[in-house]
Order: sequence, then C-alpha cells, then structure tokens
Amino acid sequence: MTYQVDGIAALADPTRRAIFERLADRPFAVGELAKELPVSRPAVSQHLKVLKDAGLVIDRADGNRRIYQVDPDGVGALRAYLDKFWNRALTAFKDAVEKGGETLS
Amino acid sequence: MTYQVDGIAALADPTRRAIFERLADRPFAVGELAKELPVSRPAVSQHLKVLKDAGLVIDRADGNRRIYQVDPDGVGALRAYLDKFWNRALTAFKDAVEKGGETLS
DNA sequence: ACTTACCGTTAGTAATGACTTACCAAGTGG
DNA sequence: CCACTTGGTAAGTCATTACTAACGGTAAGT
Repeated sequence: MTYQVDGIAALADPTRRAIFERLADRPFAVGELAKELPVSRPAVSQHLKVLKDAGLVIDRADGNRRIYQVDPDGVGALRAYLDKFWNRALTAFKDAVEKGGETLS
Repeated sequence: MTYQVDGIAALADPTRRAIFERLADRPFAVGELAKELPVSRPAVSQHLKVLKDAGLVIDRADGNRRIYQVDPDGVGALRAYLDKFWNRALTAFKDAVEKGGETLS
C-alpha cells in the first residue's frame, strides 16, 4: 500500500522541503506558512498540492482556513523505500568487497 | 557528518533513480548502464556525476572502464535525514490528535 | 604506430518546473 | 448584504536541467 514513490521528487525542491520541515513540528495554515517563507501564498499553495499528491501531507478545513499537517504514512513509505536500498546497497557493497577486495575512493 | 542533504534532489529524477536502482543490486560500468536505459551514454555519465557529487555512488577505475557502485554511507545519510522527520512527524501528529481529536481525510 | 573500445566534457537545444500577478470561490463578521 | 479574510486556480515568464551530438583523452589489442 501507498506505493507512492515520488515523495522523493516532492522533497527535492528547497522551498517544499522548508514547508515540510515546518509541518513536521506542528500543523500550519497556508497563510501562516506563506508569512514565514520568502515566496508568495499561491506558491505555497502549489507546493502544498504537490506534497499532498505525494501523500506526504494531509489537510483539513477549519472554517475559513485549511490546516495542513504531515502524514506519517507517507513519510513511512519513503522510509521503507530507502530502507530497501539501504539493505540492497549494503549486501551489494559487501559482495563487491569480498570478491574484489578493492578499496574505492 | 556527511551533512549531505541533496541526495534527495539527486534521486528525484526518474532516469537517475533507474540508474541508482540498478547499482543497488551490483556494480556497473557506464556502458553497461547505458545499454539498459533509453538514454545516451553521455547522459548516463552526467547522471552518475550528479549521484557521485551527492555522495550516493562511488567509482573505481578498472582498466579501460569505470565501475560505479552505491555508497552505503550516502544512503545511510538519507535514511538518517528521513528518520528525523519520521520521528518529528509522529510526535506532531500525536499531539494534534490528542489536542484536536479530529480525523483528517 | 594504428585502430578500436570506453569514458568524461562541452556546447547547444528542448522541456520541465518554480514563481508572480490576477482572478474567482467560500467562509466570517459587521 | 457587504466588506474582509482565506485559499485554490489560470496564465505567463524566467530559470533550471535533462538530453543529444561532437570532440578529446586514455587504455587495450593487433
């Protein structure tokens, strides 16, 4: 489930990562985020859409405003994806060292 | 150390991720990778440079060829970065649920 | 020495994407 | 009902970047 891979692409952009890092601490409304960032509010809105499509954040209506917060499931999926490579890279590296015995730069 | 954050940006590109996924299984030469991918050899070379600058792969000279393989340290740094958010997101989410008691879509 | 194979780099182009301005919809309070 | 707030969307611009073609450089084979 949540075979959402391109959460990586979503976190590649610096502005988007800044938004995500703030949301990691506590929920935020769109305008609140825009005030703390050097970009306009529509830009924040577009970034939040990307993060939402990537499954990294979820949003809720609060009267006039929309509250965004991190989705632990999305972060967990990314973590699982990276863990897969972590393990594969470790075994591949170990095999290469055993067979080749060479040290790389 | 290895405060290498933009390994994320390096893995954002689909072609680069395809290269990285192959290297996760075993070491490859540049020409080998180019044969399996729908892009030219110089493109693969450029992507490998980005991955190398991001600390995700390491390369070694083997006579005429260059062998690339995954750098476990780089993957580990990415994993550590994500783990930080994983924990923060979990606690933030827990706090939000406790205080608000609201379920999000 | 010549040819072939393998690879990195450069230059130039096409495509992707991040941003702002402007506009529109919905909720809130006088 | 009207003014204000809040936020998503559209259109257009500008920078970034992924790609190919062409070149040069080094190693291996004949």
